[in-house]
Amino acid sequence: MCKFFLTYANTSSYMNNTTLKKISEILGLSISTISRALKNHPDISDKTKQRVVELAETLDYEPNANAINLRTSNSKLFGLIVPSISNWFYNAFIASVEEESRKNGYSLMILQSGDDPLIEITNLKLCRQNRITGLFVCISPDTTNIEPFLKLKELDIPVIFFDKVPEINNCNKVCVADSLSATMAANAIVNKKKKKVLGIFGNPHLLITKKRLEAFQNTINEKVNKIKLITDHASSSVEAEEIMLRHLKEKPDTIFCMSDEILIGAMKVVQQKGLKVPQDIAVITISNGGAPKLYYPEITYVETSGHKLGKLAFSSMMACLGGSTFIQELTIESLLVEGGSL
Amino acid sequence: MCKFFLTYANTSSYMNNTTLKKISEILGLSISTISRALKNHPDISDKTKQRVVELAETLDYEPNANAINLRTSNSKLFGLIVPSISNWFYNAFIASVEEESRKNGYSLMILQSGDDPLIEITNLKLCRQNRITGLFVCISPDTTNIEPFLKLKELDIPVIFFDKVPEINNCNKVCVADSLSATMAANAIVNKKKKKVLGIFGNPHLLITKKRLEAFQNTINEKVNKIKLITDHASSSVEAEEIMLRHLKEKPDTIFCMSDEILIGAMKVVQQKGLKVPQDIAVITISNGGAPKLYYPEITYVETSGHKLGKLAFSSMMACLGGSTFIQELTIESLLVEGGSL
DNA sequence: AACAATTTCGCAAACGTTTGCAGCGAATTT
DNA sequence: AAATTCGCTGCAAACGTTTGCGAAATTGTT
Repeated sequence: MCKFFLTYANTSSYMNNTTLKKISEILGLSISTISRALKNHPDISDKTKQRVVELAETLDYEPNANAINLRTSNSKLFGLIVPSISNWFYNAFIASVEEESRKNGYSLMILQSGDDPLIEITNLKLCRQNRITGLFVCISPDTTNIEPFLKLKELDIPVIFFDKVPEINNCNKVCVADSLSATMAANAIVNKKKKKVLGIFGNPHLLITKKRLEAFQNTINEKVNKIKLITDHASSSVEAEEIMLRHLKEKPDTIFCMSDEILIGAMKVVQQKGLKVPQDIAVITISNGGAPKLYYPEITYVETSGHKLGKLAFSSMMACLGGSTFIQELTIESLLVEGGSL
Repeated sequence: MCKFFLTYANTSSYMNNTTLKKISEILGLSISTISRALKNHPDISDKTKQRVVELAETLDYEPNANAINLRTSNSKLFGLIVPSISNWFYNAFIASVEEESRKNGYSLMILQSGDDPLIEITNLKLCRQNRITGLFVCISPDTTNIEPFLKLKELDIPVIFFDKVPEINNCNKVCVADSLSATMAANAIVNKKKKKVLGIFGNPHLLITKKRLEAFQNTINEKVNKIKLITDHASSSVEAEEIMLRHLKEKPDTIFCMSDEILIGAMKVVQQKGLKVPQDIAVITISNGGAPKLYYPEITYVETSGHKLGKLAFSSMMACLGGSTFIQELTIESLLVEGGSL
């Protein structure tokens, strides 16, 4: 045995990875015995187990995930495709899914598409090549063809769409309550007896924008005490800034922002003009909670929690893996978080 | 052939993944021929190639990455371990590394440790089990034992430490210019003839804090026109807020923030007190560029670019893979970006 | 027509694991 | 003493690829 050990010590610079075979040769046992010993199989005696585990540790054995996946065809790996990880909401979502995955013995392959449908497809291929067990995906705004994603279902790979979901029906989706959260924000404004609201919304051809705009408008307009509502669209923080500057002449008493990005643009103008919040102008937004806390007073917001959405997406995934063929379209509830801005 | 095709079409619900073997049986060719045809090997005739590629496409063939990695023992996969992805700087770093990786045919396994050394070790194991080709790692503040990371080098797996790097010498590191960037900020302050500076620094036992504090102090103090310097430490945004409030009585004319987190805390107090920047108080920070753009006027900052650091880390990685055994400790240059806050 | 050269392809081993099955020695039962 | 059990371990196939080598089929050369 000592001889064997020396031999392997010498060749360690060439064969740099410990394998079951290597351990088996040193110990004079078969590969299968080593494999079973390491996973505490009842067939193997305690003496043997101890010897094996000990050597495995000193040799710093790490099982080869590729071999295991190949053999068992169960990768215990989820794919997660997102337009960008540089985003508070997605950050929270990812952290949440990752935590759950880790706790349940899965790992996570995070891929970002940079809003490029081509990269998105590349990422999808990568997921398939790595034989993922399931996929979480938030499609980019420019993605028109979701066929490739649906194809995974034929391969028995569950797909959970989150946040930006396709408009078709036969797929699992988890979303924030787009309409409801806008309604809640509108109600908060109404309750505060505001008179003139500037609502800044996002890219007008996104589904999320349409939903929020419609719900917001309806809620504001259904009130008897007529509130004047000005709406406009901004696709970026800078555009939101311009819109704020343009509409400030009309003296709104309240600003509603559909997203963090828009809030940030709007708040730059608030600072620039030296406006007091909420005395000169009230502000309310829809957010995961990161951006509103940047300001003083903290901005009142309707929370759409990436963290909660992650939990929901994960449990939906587990349900699919558990054999549920029930297609679900889930929504997390929203919550009004009071800052001092309204 | 038609018979074969039907057979496979029927069993498609069971055997849900196309393999080389499947294609070979349908086409009546050997597995090796299929393999070669798909990678455009010169041994295979154009006719055959065409037939193979065509069928592979209709059958939606995707190579099994696990099998390939097992066979070739070249995973073309980098690991990236970071305390948290919820961070502008790391976001930029990751995006940069990911882009380069994709362009060079590598994929990236992103893992976050949540500043927990135990999860960090778990993540490291995951990387090893997946037989990564190389590792980018930013150690968490509480990590004391970097042995496990260094062990990778014995396995011929390059390790590039970035941002938070260990203090030992025999490892590859890429960093932002901690001392230099603090010096640049200090010089900018001196040039503006400021008289009384409040410097808010991070967690005092982090190397980065020590370096920045020392450089900042030295630069401020070496000037003949004595500048009064107050320094304090904050480990979070909220602490920075408290410190600001506490020291505001001493009427500093300038605030220096060591990081985004601290800037955000400080700026909340600026907003709270209705201070005009830069008239009432000047502000300068060190940042990747995200946070300074949240405010009006935009905050003047010394840029430490996550994007550039990513590029540097990647090229350092490629150098290692290219066979360079030269241990390098690289630093990206900083850059003063003028906002209107100083 | 015979031979060489070239094109085209298949065989089989290997990568590192898991796992059903069988083997074997010893202890217990009949 | 033979048969049965039980505890421990090994054999061998399989997962899906890649690739060196050899063989067959085709072409070109005399």
